[in-house]
Formats: sequence, C-alpha cells, structure tokens
Amino acid sequence: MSEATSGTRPTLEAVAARAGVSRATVSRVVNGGAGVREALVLKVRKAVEELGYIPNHAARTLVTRRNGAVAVVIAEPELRIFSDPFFERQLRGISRELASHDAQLVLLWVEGPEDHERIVRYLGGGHVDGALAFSLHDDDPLPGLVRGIQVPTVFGGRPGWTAGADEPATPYVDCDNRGGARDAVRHLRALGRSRVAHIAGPADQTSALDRLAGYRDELPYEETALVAQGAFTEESGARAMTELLDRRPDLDAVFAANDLMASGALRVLRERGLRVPDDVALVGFDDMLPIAEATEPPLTTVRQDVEGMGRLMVRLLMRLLDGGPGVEPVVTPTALVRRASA
Amino acid sequence: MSEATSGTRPTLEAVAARAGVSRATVSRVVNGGAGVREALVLKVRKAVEELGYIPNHAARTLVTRRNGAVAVVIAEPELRIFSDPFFERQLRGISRELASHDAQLVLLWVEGPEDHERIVRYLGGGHVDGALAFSLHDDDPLPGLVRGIQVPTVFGGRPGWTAGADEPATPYVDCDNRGGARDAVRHLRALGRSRVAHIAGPADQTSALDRLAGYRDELPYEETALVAQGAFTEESGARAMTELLDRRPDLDAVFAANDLMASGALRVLRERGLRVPDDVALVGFDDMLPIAEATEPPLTTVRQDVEGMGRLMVRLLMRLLDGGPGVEPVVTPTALVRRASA
DNA sequence: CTGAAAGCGCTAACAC
DNA sequence: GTGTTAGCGCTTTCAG
Repeated sequence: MSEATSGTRPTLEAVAARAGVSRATVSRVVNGGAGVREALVLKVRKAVEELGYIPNHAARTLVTRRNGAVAVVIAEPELRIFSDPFFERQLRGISRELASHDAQLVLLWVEGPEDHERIVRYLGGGHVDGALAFSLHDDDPLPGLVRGIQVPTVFGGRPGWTAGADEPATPYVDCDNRGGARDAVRHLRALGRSRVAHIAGPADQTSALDRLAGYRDELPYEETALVAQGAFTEESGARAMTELLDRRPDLDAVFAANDLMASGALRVLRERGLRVPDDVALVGFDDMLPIAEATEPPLTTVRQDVEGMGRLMVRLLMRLLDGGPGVEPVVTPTALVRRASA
Repeated sequence: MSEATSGTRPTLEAVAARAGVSRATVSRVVNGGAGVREALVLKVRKAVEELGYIPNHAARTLVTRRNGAVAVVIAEPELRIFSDPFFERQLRGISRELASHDAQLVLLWVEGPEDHERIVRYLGGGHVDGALAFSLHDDDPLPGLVRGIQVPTVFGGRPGWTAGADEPATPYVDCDNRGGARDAVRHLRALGRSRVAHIAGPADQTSALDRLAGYRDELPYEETALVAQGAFTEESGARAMTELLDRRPDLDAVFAANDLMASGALRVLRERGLRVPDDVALVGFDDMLPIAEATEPPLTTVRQDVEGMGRLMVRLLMRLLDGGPGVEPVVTPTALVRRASA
C-alpha cells in the first residue's frame, strides 16, 4: 500500500520535502486543496500516497481548536436501555449523522459518582467539540456537571430543569410527548370509550409527565382519577393494570405511557379474561417494534422517530458548534399507529 | 467552583503565573508532583483550583504521543448484537476496565465499506492509543484494515486467519469454546444419552467451529452425522431442530452452539410433544441470562465470563501499549451450569 | 529541586 | 499561488 517506513509516521514536513513544496502547500492540499495549482496538487497527493501520510490529529487540534469528535454521555440507568431497541436506535441515528459530518463518537459511560471527575476532566480537556446527553431523571447530577463545564451540549429528551432567565435556552430534541398522548386518548374516545385509564411512567421523567399531561388534556377532570403509576417496565405495567382493574372493574380503555407497560397490561387483561380490544381498548407509546408488533393482539401505539431524533441532536449540536446562536429545542411530531389493540 | 473566566480556558502558563512558579513546575505537579517541594505543590494546586485549570489534551498528546483513548471497532453485524446482552456485557467490561486505567472509549461503528476510509484515517491519525476489535466473520474486511495500520489491537474472539510466520501472534481473548463444548457433550453422555445431536453456528465464525470441534472430540466418528447448521438465532435453532428430528426421530440429546438456538430448539421439541429433559436432554452455550433462565425448563448451558473477557481485552491492550512484547492470546475457562434441561 | 528553552506537527496570517 | 513565520499548550531534557 505504501512504503510504510515502519519507524515513525511521516509528517507534513516529509511530504513537503518529497513533493518539493512548502509545508503550507501540503497543508492546503490535505485540507481540500483550494487555491493550489493543479500540478502541485497532484504532486502532493502522490507524495502523500507514497508515504502513507495521515495528518496528526493532536497537532491539528492544537491549532484549530476543533477535533472532530463528539461525546455521547450515557448514565448507568440508560445503559439498561442498551439492550433496549430504543436507545440503540437513537445511538444509531447519532452515529450515522456524526459519520456524515466526519465526526467521531466518543462514548462516555457513567456508572456512578466516582466517574464524574473523569468525565468532567474529559469534557473540559477539549477532547471533544461538544456533547450529547440524555436527561432521563430529574435528580441525575450529570446534566448539571455538563452545564458546569462550558462545553456545547444538546440533550435528548426535555430536561427537567428550566434554564435561568439569563441563560440561553437548553437545546434539546424530544418528541411531542404531550401531543402524542392527546392523540392516543382522542383515538380511544373516538372509539366510544368513556372510561379511559392511564398507566403513567416515573414522575421524575419529563417524557412521562408530558404524556400524563396530554392524557389529562383530553379528559374532564373527574375522569382523571384513573391513573396508576408505572415505571416503564413490563412488570410495572402489569402491576398498574391490576391496580386499575381493582379500582375500576368497568374501565373500557387504557393508555399506557410506553409499549413495555402496555404489554404488561395486556398480559394482565388476558389473565383476567378480558378481550382486547373488545372489552378494553389499549394504546401504547413508542412503537418499539419488537414489542408492539409481537404482542397478541399487536399494539396500537404512538410512534416517535427515534433514529431521526438522534440525527437531529447531532445537527443541532453542529449548528451550535458553528457558532450559530439561538439554537432552539426541537420537538418532533408523533404519529398514531393503528394496529389491533385499539 | 472557580473563577471560570468565561473567555478562553486557562493554560499552564496562567497557572504558573498565578502560583509564581515556572511552567515546568506546574506541569510536574499536574502530573503527579513527584520531586517538587511540598510548599510549591500546594501553591500550584491552589492556583489550579482557583483557575479551574484543565490540561489541554491535544497539546499533551502532541508531545507524549499518548492520548488515553482506545477505540472499540464494531461492525454492523455485531451491532445487531447490541440488543443482545452478550455484546452489552462485553462492552461494559471494556468500559469499566478502561475507566480504571483512566482511558476513554471511542466507539467506531462501521456500517459498511463506505466507512472504512474514515476508520483508517481515524485509527491512523493517532486519535487513539490502540484498538479493540471483534472478529466475528471470516470475510470481515475490518481486521485486515486494522492490521494494515500499525495500531496496537486486541481482538475479541479467536480470529479466523493465521498470522504469517514472521508476524507476531495476533493477541485475542476468547473463551475455551472447544473445551466448553466437550464438557457439554460429556455431560449429556454421562446422563446416559447415546444419540447426541449438535446444532452448529455459522461456519464462518471460529466460535461456532470450535464448539463443533469440541462436540466431535467427544463422539465416535459415526455419530457425528447428527449435525445441523444454524445461524445463532432463535429461528435458525428451531429450523435445525426440526431437521434433526426428521432425520433422527430417536435422538435423545441436543447440544446447541448457543442459548438462542437452544431456546428455538426447545420450542420445536415442545411442539412435537417431546419432554425435556426426559425424552430429549438439551444443553446450550453462553449462559445468556435473560434467555437461559427464562426458558421452560431453564437451560443447562456452558457459561463464559463475558464481562471478564472484555476486561481482559483491555488489560492485554494495555500491556501491548506498555511495549511489552510477547502478548499471547488468552483463552478463558468455561463452566457448565446445570439447570433443568439436561 | 526548579527554571529556561527547545520542540511535538500542524495551521494561518502575512509576505512575496 | 506559494512560501515564511509564528505560534497552539504542553512536556522534557538540560543547566543551574
């Protein structure tokens, strides 16, 4: 492939010498070659090829203050989600978009407080141009840390805090949780259901709160009592469903804040001999495919474009990095996907 | 926290000025402070604190030629496995061990040939000190690429190629697939089973081949015909089981090359009305928990310490980076886990 | 034990 | 167009 002079790697200098030009010219060619005579470009390219030259990253970063890498900060809780199609898809969107911007993805995996110092040092040390973080729990110390350092960051999911009046708005990407929830409930009511229950997600996550709010938007206040607390897991969905049934045996519809809980609810419904959707109509949220399509009956649910949201996070960050001020949060639309459960 | 002089970040120079010492001294303190008078150390530490100084990574790398980051190269096929607890656990082991070495994990996610150039440029550009790669398929071009660049690399899983006579041995970490398979078959025979079938994994993966070899080790040649080809998926396990049953309705034991295929096989066995383990004893491989314990009956299987293997990969790489030559492959032991299926 | 000085490899003004 | 010249922020001999 090249005279991989196995010792030290060739530098710009070496290429310049070989091509018989100055370092500056080589640098120009390597960086696009704009404004360099064609003949020289060719000569330099040839030298680069022959020497197997690859620009030294650190040196370049030192002067440009850019390093073409973006950190994705994930905290332990999200990691559980690794096996979760949800996170994988978001990460995939991020990775793809990053690649198209020729940027690298650095995974910062935070397992506990003992990792914080390392993370801060890393983010602050200029290893990356920016960061992508997820704001799952209100009490997660991470967002605060990231804000402490002055590193451009875009969040996945609406953060639970509100920026101070003087601070710029926190850029984030989230789907329209509230609107999606409204659609779900409206759909259920359009089906003629009048006792619509809700299985809510954890109260410290904005996505859960927003979905709950959407549910309430669509119902007269007194019906709102039909809410049971879940934790976004299959198991918790089953428990919540049991509780709901005990409280209101005559309920005829359920909107679960995610598909996992919906599938748990479905299990209980079946065990109790209730038919879905005939006796109880059921709508989930996420359209997490392996789950939503595999249940019996398949779930009617609210789809969010997870991969697209990942890509969007990157685009937002890039805009932020290009000094573009006024980067506003982005809320992506959801879509009701009708299957058999409602 | 500090006088985060919001403009540019403080440099070594600034700290030196504030502490009234030279840059060299600050550098020494920042890097451990060996051989610096206690009083000065304190002064410098104070200045660092007050200024919120964080060393510039690029500058440091430029001179030390080390950057405290390690790339994990994963190709698309492995990514499927992301939703697979297996890969997550390995990655977790890697991440943990890396953290304990104060190194960062850079995720290189290769989706196709179009990414190769970028990867090579990245690995060659000195962004990372070394790389961790997985050698799943024989025809995967990635290992070759990685070898092309001169970047220290440790593989997960025994690579399918053999190093040239002059080349140093390829360092890798793998579990004792062959030995584990032997244990599985021996266990089945100890149970008195005499017609032991095998559901093999893809022929282009060394783990599958090694397990197949282990199976053959334990059986007289003529019984060896009881092998059906699978693809490490639940579905393929079911298909293979069907085929096996058609060929030898009287088989009394099955060793599947992984738990996923074992669960597929189990499904078919049950559908055919065969009792496990009474009629057919079944052993899997991996001890992938969510699967192995959830089946009915739970799977007897061969456990490998996936997280430990991840950690080991990092340790091996670190030794490689420390210039230690003669880094040999590591094969970790497996253990038969008895549950109810055999 | 501490400081001065010389780069690491590259880019970006600024001349020519 | 192309070359010259300063650094980017840090570590590391080498003197003192």
